[in-house]
Amino acid sequence: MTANPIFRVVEGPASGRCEQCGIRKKAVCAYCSTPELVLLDAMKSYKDFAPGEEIAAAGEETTHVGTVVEGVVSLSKTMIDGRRQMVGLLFPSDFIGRPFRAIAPFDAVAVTHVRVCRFKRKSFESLCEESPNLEKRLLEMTLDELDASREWMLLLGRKSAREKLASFLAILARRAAGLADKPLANGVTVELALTREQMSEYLGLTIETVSRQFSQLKREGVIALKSAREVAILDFARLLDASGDESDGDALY
Amino acid sequence: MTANPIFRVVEGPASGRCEQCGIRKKAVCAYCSTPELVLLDAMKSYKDFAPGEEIAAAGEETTHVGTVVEGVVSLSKTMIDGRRQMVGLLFPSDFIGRPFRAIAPFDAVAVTHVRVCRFKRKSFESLCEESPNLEKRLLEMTLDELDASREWMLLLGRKSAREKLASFLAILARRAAGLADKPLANGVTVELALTREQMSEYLGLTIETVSRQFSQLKREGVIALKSAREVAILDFARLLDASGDESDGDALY
DNA sequence: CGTTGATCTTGACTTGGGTCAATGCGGAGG
DNA sequence: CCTCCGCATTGACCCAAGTCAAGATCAACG
Repeated sequence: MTANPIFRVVEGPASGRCEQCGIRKKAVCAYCSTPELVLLDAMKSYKDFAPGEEIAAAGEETTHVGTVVEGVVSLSKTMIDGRRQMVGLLFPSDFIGRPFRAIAPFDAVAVTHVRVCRFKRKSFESLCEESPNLEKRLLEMTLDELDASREWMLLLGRKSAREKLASFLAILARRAAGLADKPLANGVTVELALTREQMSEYLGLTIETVSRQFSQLKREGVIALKSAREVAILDFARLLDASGDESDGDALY
Repeated sequence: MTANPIFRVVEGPASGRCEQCGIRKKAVCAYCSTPELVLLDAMKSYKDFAPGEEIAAAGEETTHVGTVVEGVVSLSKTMIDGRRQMVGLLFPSDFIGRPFRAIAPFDAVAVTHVRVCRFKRKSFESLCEESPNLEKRLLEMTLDELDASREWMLLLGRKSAREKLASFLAILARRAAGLADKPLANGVTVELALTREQMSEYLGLTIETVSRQFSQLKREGVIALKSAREVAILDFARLLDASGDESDGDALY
Protein backbone atom coordinates (compact mmCIF):
# COMPACT_ATOMS: atom_id res chain seq x y z
CA MET A 1 0.00 0.00 0.00
CA THR A 2 2.63 2.59 0.90
CA ALA A 3 4.26 2.31 -2.48
CA ASN A 4 7.71 3.41 -3.52
CA PRO A 5 9.47 4.47 -0.36
CA ILE A 6 13.10 5.44 -0.63
CA PHE A 7 14.19 2.04 0.67
CA ARG A 8 12.64 -1.26 -0.21
CA VAL A 9 13.68 -4.86 0.35
CA VAL A 10 13.30 -7.03 -2.70
CA GLU A 11 14.90 -10.34 -1.78
CA GLY A 12 16.29 -12.39 1.07
CA PRO A 13 14.70 -14.12 4.03
CA ALA A 14 12.25 -12.27 6.23
CA SER A 15 14.24 -12.67 9.41
CA GLY A 16 15.92 -9.60 10.91
CA ARG A 17 13.85 -7.27 8.77
CA CYS A 18 12.59 -3.96 9.94
CA GLU A 19 8.89 -4.31 9.51
CA GLN A 20 8.41 -0.55 9.30
CA CYS A 21 10.62 0.57 6.48
CA GLY A 22 11.65 -2.80 5.10
CA ILE A 23 15.36 -2.40 5.72
CA ARG A 24 17.07 -5.57 6.81
CA LYS A 25 20.58 -6.61 7.67
CA LYS A 26 22.29 -8.26 4.72
CA ALA A 27 19.28 -7.68 2.49
CA VAL A 28 19.55 -6.45 -1.05
CA CYS A 29 17.77 -3.19 -1.48
CA ALA A 30 16.05 -2.16 -4.69
CA TYR A 31 17.77 1.18 -4.67
CA CYS A 32 20.96 1.08 -2.68
CA SER A 33 23.51 -1.72 -2.74
CA THR A 34 23.96 -4.21 0.04
CA PRO A 35 26.79 -3.23 2.38
CA GLU A 36 25.40 0.15 3.30
CA LEU A 37 22.19 -1.42 4.45
CA VAL A 38 23.89 -3.03 7.35
CA LEU A 39 25.16 0.32 8.44
CA LEU A 40 21.83 1.93 7.70
CA ASP A 41 19.95 -0.61 9.68
CA ALA A 42 22.20 -0.01 12.64
CA MET A 43 21.84 3.75 12.34
CA LYS A 44 18.14 4.07 12.06
CA SER A 45 15.77 4.83 14.91
CA TYR A 46 12.10 5.44 15.28
CA LYS A 47 10.35 8.38 16.75
CA ASP A 48 6.67 8.96 17.35
CA PHE A 49 4.88 12.28 17.40
CA ALA A 50 1.46 13.18 18.75
CA PRO A 51 -1.03 15.16 16.65
CA GLY A 52 0.03 18.80 16.60
CA GLU A 53 3.52 18.03 17.79
CA GLU A 54 6.38 19.81 16.07
CA ILE A 55 8.78 17.57 14.19
CA ALA A 56 11.05 20.36 12.94
CA ALA A 57 10.94 24.14 13.13
CA ALA A 58 11.81 26.53 10.30
CA GLY A 59 15.09 28.28 10.97
CA GLU A 60 16.33 25.75 13.48
CA GLU A 61 18.97 23.15 13.01
CA THR A 62 17.86 19.70 11.89
CA THR A 63 19.80 16.66 12.92
CA HIS A 64 17.74 13.97 11.21
CA VAL A 65 16.16 12.99 7.94
CA GLY A 66 13.97 9.99 7.34
CA THR A 67 10.81 8.45 6.05
CA VAL A 68 7.25 8.87 7.26
CA VAL A 69 6.20 5.40 8.31
CA GLU A 70 2.77 6.17 9.64
CA GLY A 71 0.50 9.21 9.80
CA VAL A 72 0.39 12.56 8.02
CA VAL A 73 2.88 15.42 8.33
CA SER A 74 2.36 19.02 7.22
CA LEU A 75 5.12 21.30 5.99
CA SER A 76 4.37 24.97 6.40
CA LYS A 77 5.78 28.45 6.56
CA THR A 78 4.54 31.19 8.85
CA MET A 79 4.84 34.95 8.36
CA ILE A 80 5.76 37.25 11.22
CA ASP A 81 2.15 38.37 11.59
CA GLY A 82 0.89 34.81 11.82
CA ARG A 83 -0.37 34.19 8.31
CA ARG A 84 0.49 30.62 7.49
CA GLN A 85 0.75 28.62 4.30
CA MET A 86 1.09 24.89 4.12
CA VAL A 87 3.58 23.97 1.41
CA GLY A 88 3.28 20.23 1.46
CA LEU A 89 1.64 17.21 3.01
CA LEU A 90 3.63 14.05 3.68
CA PHE A 91 2.13 10.58 3.78
CA PRO A 92 3.62 7.20 4.67
CA SER A 93 6.62 6.36 2.46
CA ASP A 94 7.37 10.06 1.84
CA PHE A 95 10.82 11.32 2.57
CA ILE A 96 11.05 13.93 5.32
CA GLY A 97 13.91 16.31 6.02
CA ARG A 98 16.39 18.39 4.11
CA PRO A 99 19.70 16.71 3.24
CA PHE A 100 22.70 18.97 2.64
CA ARG A 101 21.29 21.84 4.68
CA ALA A 102 21.66 22.35 8.41
CA ILE A 103 18.75 24.73 8.83
CA ALA A 104 15.22 23.53 8.21
CA PRO A 105 13.48 25.78 5.69
CA PHE A 106 9.96 24.93 6.89
CA ASP A 107 7.99 23.81 9.90
CA ALA A 108 7.10 20.14 9.97
CA VAL A 109 4.15 19.30 12.20
CA ALA A 110 2.41 16.02 12.87
CA VAL A 111 -1.19 16.20 11.67
CA THR A 112 -2.16 12.79 13.00
CA HIS A 113 -0.18 10.44 15.16
CA VAL A 114 3.07 10.06 13.25
CA ARG A 115 5.90 7.57 13.23
CA VAL A 116 9.11 8.51 11.48
CA CYS A 117 12.01 6.19 10.67
CA ARG A 118 15.03 8.46 11.14
CA PHE A 119 18.73 8.64 10.37
CA LYS A 120 21.23 11.22 11.44
CA ARG A 121 21.41 13.72 8.62
CA LYS A 122 25.19 13.58 8.45
CA SER A 123 25.22 9.78 8.28
CA PHE A 124 22.58 9.82 5.61
CA GLU A 125 24.55 12.34 3.60
CA SER A 126 27.73 10.32 3.67
CA LEU A 127 25.72 7.25 2.81
CA CYS A 128 24.46 9.12 -0.23
CA GLU A 129 28.02 9.80 -1.30
CA GLU A 130 28.76 6.10 -1.18
CA SER A 131 25.58 4.74 -2.58
CA PRO A 132 24.71 6.29 -5.95
CA ASN A 133 21.51 4.30 -6.22
CA LEU A 134 20.23 5.72 -2.98
CA GLU A 135 21.10 9.17 -4.22
CA LYS A 136 19.41 8.57 -7.51
CA ARG A 137 16.26 7.44 -5.77
CA LEU A 138 16.30 10.57 -3.64
CA LEU A 139 16.80 12.69 -6.75
CA GLU A 140 13.78 11.12 -8.42
CA MET A 141 11.63 11.70 -5.37
CA THR A 142 12.78 15.30 -5.14
CA LEU A 143 12.04 15.92 -8.82
CA ASP A 144 8.55 14.53 -8.32
CA GLU A 145 8.01 16.74 -5.30
CA LEU A 146 9.18 19.75 -7.25
CA ASP A 147 6.65 18.99 -9.99
CA ALA A 148 3.89 18.53 -7.44
CA SER A 149 4.78 21.74 -5.67
CA ARG A 150 4.67 23.68 -8.94
CA GLU A 151 1.33 22.13 -9.72
CA TRP A 152 0.17 23.44 -6.36
CA MET A 153 1.36 26.91 -7.30
CA LEU A 154 -1.21 26.90 -10.10
CA LEU A 155 -3.88 26.07 -7.56
CA LEU A 156 -2.76 28.80 -5.15
CA GLY A 157 -2.28 31.49 -7.76
CA ARG A 158 -5.18 30.96 -10.11
CA LYS A 159 -7.94 28.73 -8.83
CA SER A 160 -11.15 29.88 -7.16
CA ALA A 161 -12.10 28.67 -3.69
CA ARG A 162 -14.46 26.13 -5.20
CA GLU A 163 -11.80 24.82 -7.57
CA LYS A 164 -9.27 24.64 -4.77
CA LEU A 165 -11.45 22.49 -2.57
CA ALA A 166 -12.59 20.29 -5.46
CA SER A 167 -8.98 19.71 -6.53
CA PHE A 168 -8.00 18.82 -3.01
CA LEU A 169 -10.85 16.37 -2.56
CA ALA A 170 -10.14 14.81 -5.94
CA ILE A 171 -6.54 14.21 -4.94
CA LEU A 172 -7.56 12.64 -1.65
CA ALA A 173 -10.17 10.50 -3.38
CA ARG A 174 -7.64 9.22 -5.92
CA ARG A 175 -5.26 8.52 -3.09
CA ALA A 176 -7.90 6.65 -1.11
CA ALA A 177 -8.95 4.61 -4.14
CA GLY A 178 -5.34 3.94 -5.01
CA LEU A 179 -4.44 2.70 -1.56
CA ALA A 180 -7.49 0.46 -1.47
CA ASP A 181 -6.49 -0.53 -5.00
CA LYS A 182 -10.01 0.03 -6.22
CA PRO A 183 -11.15 1.69 -9.42
CA LEU A 184 -12.22 5.22 -8.82
CA ALA A 185 -15.99 4.80 -8.60
CA ASN A 186 -18.60 7.17 -7.22
CA GLY A 187 -19.29 6.63 -3.58
CA VAL A 188 -15.67 6.42 -2.40
CA THR A 189 -15.44 7.64 1.15
CA VAL A 190 -12.53 9.86 2.05
CA GLU A 191 -11.26 10.26 5.59
CA LEU A 192 -10.08 13.82 6.08
CA ALA A 193 -6.98 13.85 8.22
CA LEU A 194 -7.06 17.64 8.34
CA THR A 195 -9.26 20.04 10.24
CA ARG A 196 -11.01 22.83 8.33
CA GLU A 197 -8.32 25.16 9.58
CA GLN A 198 -5.51 22.96 8.26
CA MET A 199 -7.26 22.65 4.92
CA SER A 200 -7.58 26.42 4.74
CA GLU A 201 -3.84 26.70 5.37
CA TYR A 202 -3.12 24.23 2.62
CA LEU A 203 -5.47 25.84 0.10
CA GLY A 204 -4.64 29.47 0.77
CA LEU A 205 -8.15 30.25 2.05
CA THR A 206 -9.85 30.99 5.35
CA ILE A 207 -11.61 28.41 7.43
CA GLU A 208 -15.00 30.00 6.74
CA THR A 209 -14.53 29.86 2.98
CA VAL A 210 -13.54 26.20 3.15
CA SER A 211 -16.65 25.46 5.17
CA ARG A 212 -18.88 27.37 2.76
CA GLN A 213 -17.44 25.49 -0.22
CA PHE A 214 -18.08 22.18 1.53
CA SER A 215 -21.68 23.22 2.08
CA GLN A 216 -22.02 24.31 -1.52
CA LEU A 217 -20.71 21.04 -2.97
CA LYS A 218 -22.98 19.19 -0.58
CA ARG A 219 -26.01 21.25 -1.62
CA GLU A 220 -25.25 20.41 -5.25
CA GLY A 221 -25.05 16.70 -4.50
CA VAL A 222 -21.42 16.39 -5.57
CA ILE A 223 -20.37 15.16 -2.15
CA ALA A 224 -22.02 14.03 1.07
CA LEU A 225 -20.70 14.64 4.56
CA LYS A 226 -21.06 11.58 6.76
CA SER A 227 -19.46 13.67 9.44
CA ALA A 228 -17.39 16.81 9.28
CA ARG A 229 -14.29 14.71 8.66
CA GLU A 230 -15.68 12.03 6.41
CA VAL A 231 -16.65 12.83 2.84
CA ALA A 232 -18.37 10.60 0.31
CA ILE A 233 -17.76 11.49 -3.32
CA LEU A 234 -21.16 11.12 -4.95
CA ASP A 235 -20.30 12.44 -8.39
CA PHE A 236 -16.66 12.23 -9.28
CA ALA A 237 -17.15 13.61 -12.77
CA ARG A 238 -18.70 16.79 -11.46
CA LEU A 239 -16.05 17.05 -8.76
CA LEU A 240 -13.32 16.96 -11.41
CA ASP A 241 -15.28 19.42 -13.45
CA ALA A 242 -15.39 21.77 -10.48
CA SER A 243 -11.67 21.37 -9.92
CA GLY A 244 -10.76 23.16 -13.13
CA ASP A 245 -8.22 20.44 -13.89
CA GLU A 246 -7.77 18.85 -17.25
CA SER A 247 -10.22 15.93 -17.10
CA ASP A 248 -9.77 12.57 -15.45
CA GLY A 249 -6.06 11.87 -15.62
CA ASP A 250 -4.15 10.27 -12.83
CA ALA A 251 -2.15 13.43 -12.49
CA LEU A 252 1.22 13.67 -10.86
CA TYR A 253 -0.07 12.43 -7.57
CA MET B 1 28.89 36.11 -12.43
CA THR B 2 26.68 33.17 -13.33
CA ALA B 3 27.60 31.36 -10.18
CA ASN B 4 27.26 27.67 -9.47
CA PRO B 5 26.13 26.08 -12.67
CA ILE B 6 25.85 22.34 -12.76
CA PHE B 7 29.20 22.08 -14.49
CA ARG B 8 32.26 24.16 -13.84
CA VAL B 9 35.85 23.88 -14.93
CA VAL B 10 38.32 24.37 -12.12
CA GLU B 11 41.71 23.54 -13.59
CA GLY B 12 43.62 22.83 -16.78
CA PRO B 13 44.65 24.96 -19.75
CA ALA B 14 42.14 27.25 -21.38
CA SER B 15 42.42 25.73 -24.83
CA GLY B 16 39.56 23.61 -26.12
CA ARG B 17 37.20 25.01 -23.55
CA CYS B 18 33.58 25.69 -24.21
CA GLU B 19 33.30 29.34 -23.39
CA GLN B 20 29.58 29.09 -22.76
CA CYS B 21 29.23 26.47 -20.09
CA GLY B 22 32.86 25.98 -19.20
CA ILE B 23 33.02 22.33 -20.15
CA ARG B 24 36.31 21.32 -21.69
CA LYS B 25 37.85 18.15 -22.98
CA LYS B 26 40.12 16.57 -20.42
CA ALA B 27 39.32 19.18 -17.83
CA VAL B 28 38.56 18.36 -14.24
CA CYS B 29 35.13 19.47 -13.30
CA ALA B 30 34.25 20.70 -9.86
CA TYR B 31 31.26 18.42 -9.70
CA CYS B 32 31.69 15.49 -12.02
CA SER B 33 34.84 13.50 -12.59
CA THR B 34 37.06 13.78 -15.62
CA PRO B 35 36.39 11.00 -18.12
CA GLU B 36 32.72 11.75 -18.61
CA LEU B 37 33.47 15.28 -19.61
CA VAL B 38 35.01 14.18 -22.85
CA LEU B 39 31.82 12.45 -23.74
CA LEU B 40 29.77 15.34 -22.45
CA ASP B 41 31.65 17.85 -24.48
CA ALA B 42 31.07 15.80 -27.60
CA MET B 43 27.38 15.44 -26.85
CA LYS B 44 26.48 18.99 -26.10
CA SER B 45 24.96 21.43 -28.55
CA TYR B 46 23.66 24.97 -28.37
CA LYS B 47 20.31 26.29 -29.31
CA ASP B 48 19.03 29.83 -29.37
CA PHE B 49 15.48 30.97 -28.85
CA ALA B 50 13.83 34.28 -29.66
CA PRO B 51 11.76 36.14 -27.07
CA GLY B 52 8.38 34.45 -26.76
CA GLU B 53 9.57 31.31 -28.46
CA GLU B 54 8.53 27.99 -26.94
CA ILE B 55 11.36 25.85 -25.61
CA ALA B 56 9.19 23.00 -24.38
CA ALA B 57 5.43 22.45 -24.14
CA ALA B 58 3.61 20.86 -21.21
CA GLY B 59 2.40 17.40 -22.10
CA GLU B 60 4.77 16.93 -25.00
CA GLU B 61 7.81 14.76 -25.18
CA THR B 62 11.13 16.35 -24.29
CA THR B 63 14.32 15.13 -25.85
CA HIS B 64 16.80 17.45 -24.18
CA VAL B 65 17.91 18.82 -20.86
CA GLY B 66 20.54 21.44 -20.30
CA THR B 67 21.68 24.68 -18.81
CA VAL B 68 20.51 28.21 -19.50
CA VAL B 69 23.60 29.99 -20.77
CA GLU B 70 22.08 33.34 -21.58
CA GLY B 71 18.70 35.01 -21.11
CA VAL B 72 15.64 34.32 -19.01
CA VAL B 73 13.22 31.39 -19.31
CA SER B 74 9.77 31.13 -17.78
CA LEU B 75 8.14 27.89 -16.66
CA SER B 76 4.39 28.01 -16.58
CA LYS B 77 1.21 26.03 -16.56
CA THR B 78 -1.98 26.99 -18.37
CA MET B 79 -5.54 25.97 -17.51
CA ILE B 80 -8.03 24.97 -20.21
CA ASP B 81 -9.75 28.34 -19.98
CA GLY B 82 -6.50 30.24 -20.44
CA ARG B 83 -5.66 31.21 -16.88
CA ARG B 84 -1.92 30.91 -16.57
CA GLN B 85 0.49 30.66 -13.65
CA MET B 86 4.22 30.99 -13.94
CA VAL B 87 5.86 28.41 -11.67
CA GLY B 88 9.48 29.40 -12.08
CA LEU B 89 11.96 31.72 -13.72
CA LEU B 90 15.28 30.41 -14.98
CA PHE B 91 18.41 32.54 -15.26
CA PRO B 92 21.87 31.79 -16.68
CA SER B 93 23.46 28.78 -14.95
CA ASP B 94 20.06 27.31 -14.06
CA PHE B 95 19.32 23.78 -15.08
CA ILE B 96 16.46 23.37 -17.54
CA GLY B 97 14.54 20.22 -18.32
CA ARG B 98 13.16 17.20 -16.54
CA PRO B 99 15.47 14.20 -16.29
CA PHE B 100 13.84 10.78 -15.85
CA ARG B 101 10.55 11.85 -17.37
CA ALA B 102 9.65 11.80 -21.05
CA ILE B 103 6.75 14.24 -20.83
CA ALA B 104 7.40 17.86 -19.91
CA PRO B 105 5.23 18.86 -16.95
CA PHE B 106 5.30 22.60 -17.77
CA ASP B 107 5.68 25.05 -20.61
CA ALA B 108 9.12 26.58 -20.96
CA VAL B 109 9.14 29.85 -22.89
CA ALA B 110 11.97 32.22 -23.67
CA VAL B 111 11.34 35.59 -22.01
CA THR B 112 14.36 37.30 -23.57
CA HIS B 113 16.71 36.03 -26.20
CA VAL B 114 17.86 32.70 -24.76
CA ARG B 115 20.77 30.39 -25.37
CA VAL B 116 20.63 26.91 -23.95
CA CYS B 117 23.48 24.42 -23.75
CA ARG B 118 21.73 21.11 -24.35
CA PHE B 119 22.30 17.38 -24.04
CA LYS B 120 20.07 14.57 -25.15
CA ARG B 121 18.02 13.65 -22.14
CA LYS B 122 18.83 9.96 -22.45
CA SER B 123 22.56 10.61 -22.68
CA PHE B 124 22.40 12.90 -19.71
CA GLU B 125 20.54 10.30 -17.73
CA SER B 126 23.08 7.59 -18.40
CA LEU B 127 25.83 10.05 -17.62
CA CYS B 128 24.16 10.60 -14.27
CA GLU B 129 24.26 6.87 -13.59
CA GLU B 130 27.98 6.85 -14.19
CA SER B 131 28.94 10.08 -12.54
CA PRO B 132 27.72 10.27 -8.95
CA ASN B 133 29.14 13.74 -8.50
CA LEU B 134 27.11 15.05 -11.37
CA GLU B 135 24.05 13.43 -9.90
CA LYS B 136 24.76 14.86 -6.49
CA ARG B 137 25.10 18.31 -7.94
CA LEU B 138 21.78 17.93 -9.71
CA LEU B 139 20.19 16.72 -6.49
CA GLU B 140 21.41 19.76 -4.61
CA MET B 141 20.11 22.10 -7.29
CA THR B 142 16.76 20.33 -7.28
CA LEU B 143 16.48 20.55 -3.51
CA ASP B 144 17.19 24.27 -3.70
CA GLU B 145 14.56 24.71 -6.37
CA LEU B 146 12.06 22.81 -4.28
CA ASP B 147 12.71 25.12 -1.34
CA ALA B 148 12.36 28.17 -3.56
CA SER B 149 9.16 26.91 -5.08
CA ARG B 150 7.67 26.30 -1.63
CA GLU B 151 8.71 29.76 -0.61
CA TRP B 152 6.82 31.03 -3.63
CA MET B 153 3.74 29.12 -2.48
CA LEU B 154 3.68 31.34 0.59
CA LEU B 155 3.72 34.38 -1.66
CA LEU B 156 0.93 33.07 -3.88
CA GLY B 157 -1.26 31.82 -1.08
CA ARG B 158 -0.93 34.50 1.55
CA LYS B 159 0.63 37.75 0.39
CA SER B 160 -1.23 40.87 -0.72
CA ALA B 161 -0.65 42.38 -4.15
CA ARG B 162 1.63 44.97 -2.61
CA GLU B 163 3.65 42.36 -0.76
CA LYS B 164 3.89 40.21 -3.86
CA LEU B 165 5.35 42.96 -5.99
CA ALA B 166 7.68 44.16 -3.25
CA SER B 167 8.98 40.62 -2.71
CA PHE B 168 9.56 40.20 -6.41
CA LEU B 169 11.43 43.48 -6.75
CA ALA B 170 13.51 42.70 -3.68
CA ILE B 171 14.56 39.38 -5.18
CA LEU B 172 15.51 41.03 -8.47
CA ALA B 173 17.40 43.77 -6.67
CA ARG B 174 19.38 41.25 -4.63
CA ARG B 175 20.11 39.36 -7.80
CA ALA B 176 21.24 42.48 -9.62
CA ALA B 177 23.46 43.58 -6.72
CA GLY B 178 24.82 40.05 -6.41
CA LEU B 179 25.74 39.79 -10.07
CA ALA B 180 27.40 43.18 -10.01
CA ASP B 181 29.02 42.03 -6.77
CA LYS B 182 28.03 45.24 -5.06
CA PRO B 183 26.65 45.69 -1.57
CA LEU B 184 22.92 46.16 -1.63
CA ALA B 185 22.69 49.95 -1.43
CA ASN B 186 19.78 52.20 -2.19
CA GLY B 187 19.72 53.36 -5.76
CA VAL B 188 20.36 49.99 -7.39
CA THR B 189 18.76 49.90 -10.78
CA VAL B 190 16.94 46.77 -11.79
CA GLU B 191 16.28 45.83 -15.40
CA LEU B 192 12.93 44.11 -15.63
CA ALA B 193 13.15 41.28 -18.14
CA LEU B 194 9.41 40.68 -17.82
CA THR B 195 6.45 42.60 -19.16
CA ARG B 196 3.69 43.60 -16.75
CA GLU B 197 1.68 40.69 -18.05
CA GLN B 198 4.47 38.21 -17.36
CA MET B 199 4.91 39.63 -13.88
CA SER B 200 1.19 39.25 -13.26
CA GLU B 201 1.45 35.61 -14.33
CA TYR B 202 4.35 35.05 -11.98
CA LEU B 203 2.72 36.79 -9.02
CA GLY B 204 -0.78 35.40 -9.40
CA LEU B 205 -2.29 38.83 -10.11
CA THR B 206 -3.75 40.72 -13.06
CA ILE B 207 -1.77 43.11 -15.18
CA GLU B 208 -3.76 46.09 -13.90
CA THR B 209 -3.08 45.26 -10.28
CA VAL B 210 0.64 44.95 -10.97
CA SER B 211 0.63 48.33 -12.65
CA ARG B 212 -1.29 49.93 -9.80
CA GLN B 213 1.15 48.54 -7.24
CA PHE B 214 4.06 49.92 -9.23
CA SER B 215 2.39 53.32 -9.22
CA GLN B 216 1.71 53.08 -5.51
CA LEU B 217 5.31 52.22 -4.60
CA LYS B 218 6.47 55.03 -6.86
CA ARG B 219 4.09 57.53 -5.24
CA GLU B 220 5.49 56.53 -1.84
CA GLY B 221 9.04 57.07 -3.01
CA VAL B 222 10.09 53.48 -2.45
CA ILE B 223 11.02 53.03 -6.09
CA ALA B 224 11.43 55.19 -9.17
CA LEU B 225 10.60 54.16 -12.71
CA LYS B 226 13.26 55.29 -15.16
CA SER B 227 11.13 53.65 -17.78
CA ALA B 228 8.42 51.03 -17.56
CA ARG B 229 11.05 48.31 -17.56
CA GLU B 230 13.75 49.94 -15.47
CA VAL B 231 13.27 50.35 -11.73
CA ALA B 232 15.48 52.15 -9.26
CA ILE B 233 15.19 51.00 -5.66
CA LEU B 234 15.20 54.23 -3.67
CA ASP B 235 14.49 52.80 -0.24
CA PHE B 236 15.41 49.19 0.16
CA ALA B 237 14.43 49.05 3.82
CA ARG B 238 10.89 50.14 3.08
CA LEU B 239 10.72 47.78 0.11
CA LEU B 240 11.61 44.86 2.35
CA ASP B 241 9.14 46.10 4.88
CA ALA B 242 6.44 46.12 2.22
CA SER B 243 7.36 42.60 1.15
CA GLY B 244 6.19 41.05 4.41
CA ASP B 245 9.37 38.98 4.53
CA GLU B 246 11.41 38.45 7.61
CA SER B 247 13.90 41.35 7.48
CA ASP B 248 16.99 41.72 5.35
CA GLY B 249 18.31 38.20 4.98
CA ASP B 250 19.83 36.94 1.82
CA ALA B 251 17.05 34.45 1.68
CA LEU B 252 17.14 31.28 -0.34
CA TYR B 253 17.73 33.14 -3.54
C1' DC C 1 7.47 62.51 -38.84
C1' DG C 2 2.96 60.68 -38.60
C1' DT C 3 0.70 56.07 -38.21
C1' DT C 4 0.33 51.72 -36.07
C1' DG C 5 0.30 48.39 -32.56
C1' DA C 6 1.91 46.73 -28.39
C1' DT C 7 2.46 47.88 -23.69
C1' DC C 8 1.35 50.38 -19.73
C1' DT C 9 -1.51 53.36 -16.74
C1' DT C 10 -5.68 55.00 -14.71
C1' DG C 11 -10.55 55.30 -13.53
C1' DA C 12 -15.18 53.39 -12.48
C1' DC C 13 -17.52 49.52 -11.09
C1' DT C 14 -18.24 44.63 -9.49
C1' DT C 15 -17.38 40.66 -6.82
C1' DG C 16 -15.16 36.67 -4.52
C1' DG C 17 -13.59 35.80 -0.55
C1' DG C 18 -12.08 37.86 3.89
C1' DT C 19 -13.72 39.59 8.58
C1' DC C 20 -16.58 39.64 12.46
C1' DA C 21 -20.01 37.63 15.10
C1' DA C 22 -23.47 34.23 16.36
C1' DT C 23 -24.98 29.73 16.51
C1' DG C 24 -24.76 24.60 16.04
C1' DC C 25 -22.80 20.22 17.18
C1' DG C 26 -20.48 16.18 19.02
C1' DG C 27 -17.30 13.90 21.95
C1' DA C 28 -14.77 13.84 26.61
C1' DG C 29 -15.18 14.33 31.45
C1' DG C 30 -17.54 15.20 35.58
C1' DC D 1 -27.17 13.25 31.65
C1' DC D 2 -25.43 17.73 31.51
C1' DT D 3 -21.72 20.87 30.55
C1' DC D 4 -17.82 22.25 28.46
C1' DC D 5 -14.87 23.14 24.67
C1' DG D 6 -12.94 22.80 20.36
C1' DC D 7 -14.53 22.42 15.83
C1' DA D 8 -17.74 23.57 12.17
C1' DT D 9 -21.37 26.22 10.01
C1' DT D 10 -23.95 30.26 8.69
C1' DG D 11 -25.13 35.12 8.11
C1' DA D 12 -24.12 40.09 7.43
C1' DC D 13 -20.95 43.15 5.92
C1' DC D 14 -16.73 44.95 3.69
C1' DC D 15 -12.71 45.50 0.96
C1' DA D 16 -8.79 44.04 -2.03
C1' DA D 17 -8.33 42.76 -6.27
C1' DG D 18 -10.63 41.53 -10.59
C1' DT D 19 -13.19 43.34 -14.73
C1' DC D 20 -14.24 46.53 -18.20
C1' DA D 21 -13.16 50.54 -20.63
C1' DA D 22 -10.54 54.66 -21.93
C1' DG D 23 -6.28 56.82 -22.67
C1' DA D 24 -1.24 57.51 -22.54
C1' DT D 25 3.38 56.17 -24.01
C1' DC D 26 6.70 54.58 -26.96
C1' DA D 27 9.29 52.06 -30.30
C1' DA D 28 9.05 50.34 -35.07
C1' DC D 29 8.30 51.44 -39.65
C1' DG D 30 6.65 53.30 -43.98
